[in-house]
Amino acid sequence: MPESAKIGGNLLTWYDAQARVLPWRVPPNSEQRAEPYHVWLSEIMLQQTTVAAVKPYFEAFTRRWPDVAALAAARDEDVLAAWAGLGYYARARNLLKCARVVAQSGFPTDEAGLLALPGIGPYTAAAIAAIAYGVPAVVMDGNIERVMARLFDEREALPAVKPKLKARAAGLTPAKRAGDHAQALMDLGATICIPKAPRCERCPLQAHCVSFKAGVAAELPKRLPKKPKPTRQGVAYFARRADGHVLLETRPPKGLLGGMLGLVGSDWTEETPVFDPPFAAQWQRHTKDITHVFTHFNLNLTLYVAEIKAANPRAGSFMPAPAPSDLPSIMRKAYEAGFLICDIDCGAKLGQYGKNRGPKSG
DNA sequence: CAGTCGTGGAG
DNA sequence: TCTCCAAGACT
Repeated sequence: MPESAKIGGNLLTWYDAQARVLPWRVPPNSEQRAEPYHVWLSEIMLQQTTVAAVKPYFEAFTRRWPDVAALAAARDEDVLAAWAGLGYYARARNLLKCARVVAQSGFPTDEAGLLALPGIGPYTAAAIAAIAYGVPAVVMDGNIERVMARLFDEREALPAVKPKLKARAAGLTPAKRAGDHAQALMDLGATICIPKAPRCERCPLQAHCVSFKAGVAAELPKRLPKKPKPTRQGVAYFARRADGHVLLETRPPKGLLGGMLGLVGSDWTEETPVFDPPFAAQWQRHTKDITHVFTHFNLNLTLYVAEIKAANPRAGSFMPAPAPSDLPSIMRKAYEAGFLICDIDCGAKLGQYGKNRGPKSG
């Protein structure tokens, strides 16, 4: 028996006993196949996002939109509000685009067809093909890259070494149970072959692991040094009208937080922004600036607050107050701070918020 | 290829 | 407090 078959066998045996129970997953080696809609939705949500963060969103989405036709028929703003807090909002925009294609023709069952859909790249296409349709696709994500780098002691740095790692993974991919195989590798990477301090004592592949033998597993995979993260500054304006309406805008459909609700404010730059409110009023400066960490910059946001009877803003519009959970996290921070400054306990009494956007808990 | 694009949990 | 980084896609 070739080495690759032994590795695959050990892996599936381990998975049959140790597979994580997840809402979008069927038990290993089971007769039933996972719903393509559930596989697709979970895979999109899981892009660069932890399982723990995804779970409640997956439950909420599938409860509210039980199938792809229901999602395709949803209003854009409802889906974006439901996605708020999960990050990488282009995923939600592409999710809708994709749903509206798939609702007509159904999900493609092959990798190439899936790859052609919005928001589905090489990883997700392979994962859906393998998990939902049993296609022996070579699934490559961050977990599997790490497992391959360690198993075969590949010491060149990412991302240059990726093709080599994919070739290694291809050599392990079985013709049968391809979905279980891919999920087994990801579970192994998430629970045993973790980035720091890998639990090699409990690894079903230890006997085959070249980097373990060499004592360097924890140092792999190598990565290129990362660039320093700049700090940007910005100004945001929270305005509450006497009737309870608040000033918000829908951000431009592309770019940072594209399509999401947010406070009106300046651009975020490394230069100090000027105070330039959307209308003249008694603006009160928030004493404590709001900080937030994005992937490629830190943000320091200065919040100004005004309570007014009426105003004609140059940007955004007054609307019934949405639930804070309808806003992306940085905007939710500023929004909740605005209410607090207005001396309103917005955390405990969701009743203050309008019902127009179907407030979630939080 | 390298930059853009969020967020929060873990150590 | 700080660093790392998670089931990546798109330009």
